[in-house]
Amino acid sequence: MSGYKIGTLAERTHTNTPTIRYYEQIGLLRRPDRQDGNQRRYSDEDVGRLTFIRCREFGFSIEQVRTLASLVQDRSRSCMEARDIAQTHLADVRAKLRELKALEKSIAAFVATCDEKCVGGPGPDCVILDDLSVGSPAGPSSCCSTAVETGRA
Amino acid sequence: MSGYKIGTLAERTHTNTPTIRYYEQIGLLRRPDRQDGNQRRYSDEDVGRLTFIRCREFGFSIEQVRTLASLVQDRSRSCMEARDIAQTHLADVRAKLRELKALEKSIAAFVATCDEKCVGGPGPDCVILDDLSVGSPAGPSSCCSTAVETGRA
DNA sequence: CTACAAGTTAAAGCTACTTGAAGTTCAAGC
DNA sequence: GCTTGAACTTCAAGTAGCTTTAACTTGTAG
Repeated sequence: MSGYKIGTLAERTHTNTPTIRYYEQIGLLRRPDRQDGNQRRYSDEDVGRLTFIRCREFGFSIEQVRTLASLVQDRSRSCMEARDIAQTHLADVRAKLRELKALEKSIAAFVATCDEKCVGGPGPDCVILDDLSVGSPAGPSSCCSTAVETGRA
Repeated sequence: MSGYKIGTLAERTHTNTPTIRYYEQIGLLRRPDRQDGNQRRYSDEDVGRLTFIRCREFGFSIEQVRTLASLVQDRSRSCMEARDIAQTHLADVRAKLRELKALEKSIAAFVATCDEKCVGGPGPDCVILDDLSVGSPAGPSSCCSTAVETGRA
């Protein structure tokens, strides 16, 4: 009678039902009570917990989330530990952000070059494809070659 | 005698050797000639091709790279097709960039809140952990709850 | 000639889920 | 009470894009 079915929990937390069962399986969610017909029944606590777990969507790994969640449960450990995890993750996010910005720049440049040089010209004389091409290890100059230098290192 | 060994190719393209063999297996790289002792021998062309394939590092999927690579090989198709793939990918990258920025903001906020409110205070009274906590579906206000609203939708 | 580094294959492992098959239960309408 | 169809159940396999392992062979320096 009381409590949510798995579908309702899924809806409220924007999670797929198989994912919920998967989280239970790997021990990220507790095993919920079962109804007469063996169906899972969830409480508001579960909604809270699962909402928290959805931190994953923001790039925390399952293991990080597991740690964060255990910190929440085990108050004897410092909340500064949670801070540190977040701090580390913040650094990762910022690094990724930088890479992605470089990537954006080089793809945009590639598209721009295409627009300039290939205007309606499908043919075999396309400069861009030459630049991209396989057989020019001497000194290719656009797209990926550029991107490699811009984005990495 | 002539040509590079797999290790050399790996070095020149910043790829792991198993990855090269994997690419060969899935048909992204051609099967190279073999030396007497059955070892793979690569040419400069392979260096070029693999360098190109490393576009993957910039978020293109294997399938996208496969298409791009086939465009390079089959000149009868338009280079505008390559442009379009890049264009689509650019949109994806920009979307990801926005999400990531929102995420950065909320994690930074979380860390800042920790620094303010938990200064050296490990104990069970930590406010942050309450906010993060499982049992507060009423209206949690920091970290992931914030992140969920900021980053999504 | 003896090490040992680097190559070979095939198969399994990884993360974080998603998908499929095959069957059961619930809720509504008649 | 019965039927229908959505939603639930379990277990197993599939997905991407590699990485890792095992067990073996080949190449090269001293």
